[in-house]
Amino acid sequence: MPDPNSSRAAAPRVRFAPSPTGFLHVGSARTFIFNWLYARHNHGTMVLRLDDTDVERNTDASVQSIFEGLRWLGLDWDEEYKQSERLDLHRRSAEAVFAKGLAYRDFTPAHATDDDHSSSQGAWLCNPGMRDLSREESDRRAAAGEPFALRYRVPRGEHSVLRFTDAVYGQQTKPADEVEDFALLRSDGMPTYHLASCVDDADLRISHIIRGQDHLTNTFKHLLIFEGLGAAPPQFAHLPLLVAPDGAKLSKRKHGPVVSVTTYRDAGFLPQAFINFLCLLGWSPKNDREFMPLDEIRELFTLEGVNRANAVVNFTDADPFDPKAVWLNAEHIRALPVEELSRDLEPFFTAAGFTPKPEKIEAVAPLIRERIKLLRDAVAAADFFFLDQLPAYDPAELIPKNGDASLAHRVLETALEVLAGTNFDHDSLDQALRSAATQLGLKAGQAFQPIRVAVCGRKNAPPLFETMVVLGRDVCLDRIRQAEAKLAALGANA
RNA sequence: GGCGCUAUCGUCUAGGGGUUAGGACGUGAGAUUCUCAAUCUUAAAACCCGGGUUCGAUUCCCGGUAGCGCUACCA
Repeated sequence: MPDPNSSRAAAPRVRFAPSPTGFLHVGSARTFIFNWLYARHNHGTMVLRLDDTDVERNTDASVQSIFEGLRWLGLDWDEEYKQSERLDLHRRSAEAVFAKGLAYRDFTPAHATDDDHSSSQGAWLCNPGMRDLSREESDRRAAAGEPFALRYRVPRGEHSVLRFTDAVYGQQTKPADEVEDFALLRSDGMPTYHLASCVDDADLRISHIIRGQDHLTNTFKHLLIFEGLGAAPPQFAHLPLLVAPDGAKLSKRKHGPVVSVTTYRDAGFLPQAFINFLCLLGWSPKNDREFMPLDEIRELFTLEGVNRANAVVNFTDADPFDPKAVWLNAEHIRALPVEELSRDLEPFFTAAGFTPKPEKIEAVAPLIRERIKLLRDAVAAADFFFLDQLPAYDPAELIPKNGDASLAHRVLETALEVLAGTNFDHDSLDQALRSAATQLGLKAGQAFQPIRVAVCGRKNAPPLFETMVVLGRDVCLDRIRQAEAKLAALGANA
């Protein structure tokens, strides 16, 4: 018999138990993260258990997708189980409950009661006649091969009250009389979610069940199962749900890929940013900290910081990502050492058809890190560094404000001369180009625009000198000459 | 229908019997800068409604309303 005091002090064992019926979605990811944080904060054990008892809906692809998502998050776990490999235990446990008289066979054909027995008046509690079937008749019909579901015999008329203290929602009570005789075994002999989940939680000695609030009312059934199993119930902590802007629970069917973890990954979220964002949905460190590295989150994480109201993930049709998630991602990108950022950027460049050398990416990364919010933005922000030939651009952009084509031409001519004889380092370029601007009687901004557009192919780009250093003299001179040609063509057409 | 949970700026949240109700994202304005970003300053923006308790409620209690969840031989 475990001593409640010592078990409180013992290292917690938590589990994440997804059912593989689709891709890993953000709500599940957050549940995983909260479990992980609790385990790691308290030096406990993290268990991953695939709740795959619903053979109809489980797919291999889904299992792969879940692992893929979890691997990307980069959070580890200590033990791994598959519910489908534990069916014997589930059935034996069901039999034990039945042997104690805490369950009974229900021979009502499946789906015979699933009309709207609940919508009329009051809740459905059990199928007539079945609960009170004599043991002899029950045995006889079972022996005759008649299919049955095994139902829990919920205490009736004893005024017994089920109660537990949720770490988030506090004291919860419910009269047993209001709980229906839920199924433990389906008529095909497969365990239901409730049974399998509780049997495994008991067997794996899970100490804290941290899961979505949609299970809050199911917990009373689970309490009954634990009791039937002769096991002490674990601590419960229910998490507020993640909902869409319309208030509806995030769903794969209704909201599509925006709820899939891989969508964030593919767009170029950093896992630590994604985790940071998800943590702030339904939990607060209560010290006004928002941008936090994983270590700090783990340090600060407690169940007391979890709140009770559902949290909206603020996406729209136009923008699938919550602006705060995007901002956090930008913050994390800026916090990354250049080498790491470069490594993270590489696959995005590759996917776009560029094959820059690592050194080149490391040279470019510092120039774009403050200009991108998602890793994939880097492709558009830095393409001109990797392209042999600049994409077509409007030659009119070469002409600075308050200037004309001939002014632009003069600037480019001067730049050509100056650059031919200047060292390609930041300070030399700075000095040379600024004094050239002064000689032309132009402000820096005016003088640099034609050069920037010539060299980058657009008006908005990273700082000019750094950019030119990375590009190198040959490329710069070549692109400026091409710009002059465009300018000439523009003049000829006019 | 029954049962349950929840309710602070547009969103995420802090707070709590007496506060200028705090922070962040986003939005507006300005500063800075070679453009864009980044950065800095700044503005607008909230306690669901009604009763109670109280000298005083946004905070505590009750009711309403709304949203969500559960009410399956899904998980």
